[in-house]
Amino acid sequence: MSVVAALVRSSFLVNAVYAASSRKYGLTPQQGQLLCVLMPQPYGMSELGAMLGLAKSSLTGLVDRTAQRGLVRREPDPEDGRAVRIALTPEGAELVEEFYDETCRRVEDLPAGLGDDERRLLADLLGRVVLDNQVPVVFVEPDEEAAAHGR
Amino acid sequence: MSVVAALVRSSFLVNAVYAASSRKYGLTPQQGQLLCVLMPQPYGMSELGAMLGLAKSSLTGLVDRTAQRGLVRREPDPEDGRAVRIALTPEGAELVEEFYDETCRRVEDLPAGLGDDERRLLADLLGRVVLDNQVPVVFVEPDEEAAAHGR
DNA sequence: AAGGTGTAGTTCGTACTGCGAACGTCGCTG
DNA sequence: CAGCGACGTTCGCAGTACGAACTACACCTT
Repeated sequence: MSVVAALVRSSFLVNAVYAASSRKYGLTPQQGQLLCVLMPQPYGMSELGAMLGLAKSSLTGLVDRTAQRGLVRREPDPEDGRAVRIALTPEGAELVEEFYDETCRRVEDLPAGLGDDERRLLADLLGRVVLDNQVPVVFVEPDEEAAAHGR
Repeated sequence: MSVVAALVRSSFLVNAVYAASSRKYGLTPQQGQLLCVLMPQPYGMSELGAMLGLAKSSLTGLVDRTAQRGLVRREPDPEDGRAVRIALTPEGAELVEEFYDETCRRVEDLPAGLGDDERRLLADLLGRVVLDNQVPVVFVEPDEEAAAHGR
């Protein structure tokens, strides 16, 4: 299989898994992604837009709906009167932890046909592609999730 | 980087590239995907639903909009009076060829930081994940596109 | 201090996505 | 030929995403 087809089709696969996992927790994939991004720390709307690749106006709606479900909160930025910081509420933090874990389990299972060495190799190669292309941290490392939860 | 984070983040990256490529040709990502699936041959609505992972009702709308743009056509199935075959129109075939090529070029560039051997390795590992998980052919191999075009 | 410029977010209107439920139509089987 | 099941469509609804226009505040220049 060509690199291109492999990348596109695996992306399709991961998306489907992500969507299924979201659905299990009553989230849309976008809301799930928003929550995941916010796991390490709060962000401003502009930062979120840049990370998620969304227009400002798209983000307003997404945050509105997620806030309406009580998962996220708009906090005034202490240093900038115009700005806002989007943070997880306690309920949001709790939910995203379950969602995140579930998603990890499901994605972890995708390369079940690969041996341990091969998985490490895949992680390394794909990780370099991610880093080379400066992909935003839309999904944190498992250990960081534990750290975020710990504090 | 963990396998999970690498898979999720690379998926995010590929999606963004796919969306940008679609946009360049005035397509939504979903319409682009529909056209790509139809490149090798026409399919019925049910088959498309299974391949794209969409509910029947979602597909009706997608096909409606894509047909309205003159890119696909509903043909009656000669063997089944209820069924319909969705096929590319000549304009659709022309457009998808450009879109497909553009997308290939862009995705091809993503692993630019990898050597030839590493790219082959990545393609092999990721290809196995795709095959093991029976991911539908939402994106054909480059040579198949040439073949489809040739006939 | 005053005014201009730019940034942060929101609002609004529009097109598209995706789902489930309910429905008509046709094929197949008993 | 009656009825069951598969093929698609319609409808209503919630969500996604964008650009343009707008408000409010920050910062810089004068």
